[in-house]
Amino acid sequence: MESSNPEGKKRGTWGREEDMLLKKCIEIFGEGRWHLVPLRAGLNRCRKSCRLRWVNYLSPDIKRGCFTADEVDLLIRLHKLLGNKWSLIAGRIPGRTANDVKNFWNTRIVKISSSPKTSKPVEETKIIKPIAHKMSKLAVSKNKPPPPPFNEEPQQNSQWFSNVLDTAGTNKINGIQNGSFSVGGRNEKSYAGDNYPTKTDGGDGVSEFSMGLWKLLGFDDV
DNA sequence: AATCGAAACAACCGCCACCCT
DNA sequence: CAGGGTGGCGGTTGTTTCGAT
Repeated sequence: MESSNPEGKKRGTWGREEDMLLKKCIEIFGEGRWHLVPLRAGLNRCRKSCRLRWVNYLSPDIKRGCFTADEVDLLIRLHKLLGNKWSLIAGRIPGRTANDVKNFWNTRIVKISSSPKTSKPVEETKIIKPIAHKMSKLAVSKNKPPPPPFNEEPQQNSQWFSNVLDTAGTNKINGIQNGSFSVGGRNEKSYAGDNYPTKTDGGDGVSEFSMGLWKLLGFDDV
């Protein structure tokens, strides 16, 4: 059923025509300036609706289909670490959106973990909430790195390397070579420009944060 | 084939933080 | 420093699809 909000903006499911207009608009003007998008695209939708549709559905970077076992494993680890910080979690699972991750968690994982067969005693876990986008935005805008809580370098031949890099040194998650372990997807931009936590970005302090993140994810001999 | 409930997916809402003036 | 505008997030609700009966 089609409806509209009090401002007369259309709501509900997007149609093919609307998708096309939005896509075209983003291709021409790029992402951002969402308040201008409805006008530019000729859409009777609110800015939030346009942004959400692009971010969660139309963006070419989005990976559709079932979560792989690796992704599920990573999701569980990240959730254990970060709690319901869906955007942060999605940022570490390339091609997945915060909405995807959230939906997946709420519809599958919660169910699995609450089923009597598979449920394990709930461990007391300390949820770390770095509020990374805030932190890193500050780091970028004020040219000041966030406090680097961790600083160990991964050892060659460690479990971490075998989990993240293949024998040729290619990152199994993002396909980047030369030992880079940036696992950031398109959401990276939201947090700190294009290079938030990467090993190779060097010098801005956030790479150490990433090291600690991976360590906390259970790659113990990092 | 029809109906119903559950599961999965898509979209909206309210809030908050940041940026700019 | 204050206030308005904007972007982005998490929670929640609505809609669609699927499977069982």
